[in-house]
Amino acid sequence: MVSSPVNDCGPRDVYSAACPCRDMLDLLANKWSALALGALQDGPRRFGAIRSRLEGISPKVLTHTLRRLEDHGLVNRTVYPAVPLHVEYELTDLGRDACAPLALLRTWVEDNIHRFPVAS
Amino acid sequence: MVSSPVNDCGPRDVYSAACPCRDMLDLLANKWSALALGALQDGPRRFGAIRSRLEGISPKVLTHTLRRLEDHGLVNRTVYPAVPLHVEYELTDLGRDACAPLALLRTWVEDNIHRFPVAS
DNA sequence: GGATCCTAGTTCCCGATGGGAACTACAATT
DNA sequence: AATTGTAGTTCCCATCGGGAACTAGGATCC
Repeated sequence: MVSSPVNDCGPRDVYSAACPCRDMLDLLANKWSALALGALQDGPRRFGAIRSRLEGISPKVLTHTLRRLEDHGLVNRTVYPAVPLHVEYELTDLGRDACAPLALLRTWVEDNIHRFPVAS
Repeated sequence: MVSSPVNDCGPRDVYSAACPCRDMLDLLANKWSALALGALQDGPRRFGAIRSRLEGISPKVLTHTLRRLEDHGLVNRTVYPAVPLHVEYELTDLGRDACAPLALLRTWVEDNIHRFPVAS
C-alpha cells in the first residue's frame, strides 16, 4: 500500500508559518477563489460562464485563479476539443467540501453588510 | 430619527461588482485578516502579541491589516499613553460575529489539509 | 548625563500580484 | 478572404506584500 501524495504535516496549525495550512488558507481566503468555487457549486461550468458570473474579473486573473484551484486539487479542468473550443471546470470532492465554509462566509457578508460603516 | 452610517445597498450580492459586499469579502477573504481576527477572539491583544501569534507577518503588513479592520468597524484600537507605549486591539460586536465563519474556514483547512495534494 | 531598552510603529526598496486593454489560435461559417 | 466564437495569452502599469532598517519618547542603567 503506497502512500498517496498528500500532506502529512505534523502541527496542522494555520498560525504556524511553516505549516502547509498557511498556503491553503492563502488560497481559499481570497476573494476570487471564494467566488469561483461558489460559481461551480451547482455543477460544471464553462470558462465564459464563470467569467460572466464573477462580474468584473479579467480573463487573466480568472485563468490564474482556476489554475491555482486545479493545481491544489479543488477543481478539475476538462477540454472538449470541439470547435469552438469548449473547456469545463468542475469541483472535485475536496472542492465541494471546501465550498461549505466559503458559502457561509459569502452569505455572512451579504446578511451583515448593512452593519458595516460606509467607506469614507 | 437619523439614519446610522451604514450601507443601505439594494442588491446584497457578492457576485455583483458594484455591491459593497464585494469590498467586504475582499477584506475578510484575506489570509492576514482571517488570522488577525482569530487572534483577537479571546479578548484584547497588544500589537506585539498579535505580531508573535501571526508568525511571519512584518510590522508594516500587520499595521496595514489592523488599520483596514479598524476602518471597517471590525476592530477597536485603544492607545494607553504609558511608557513604554501600550496599544490594544479588540473586536467590535461586528468583528466578533465575523469571527464565526472565519473560524470555520480556518478549522476546515486544518482538518482537511491531509487531503490536499502536495505542492509540486 | 549619556547610553540603552522598550513598544509600536514608519520608511525604503524591491519583487509578486492584480487589473485593463489588446492580441492570439483554431476551424467552421458567410 | 473576412467574420465569428471560445478560451485563453501578452503587455504594461499600479498596488500589495515582504524584509530590513530606522524612528519616537520616556524610563532605566551606569
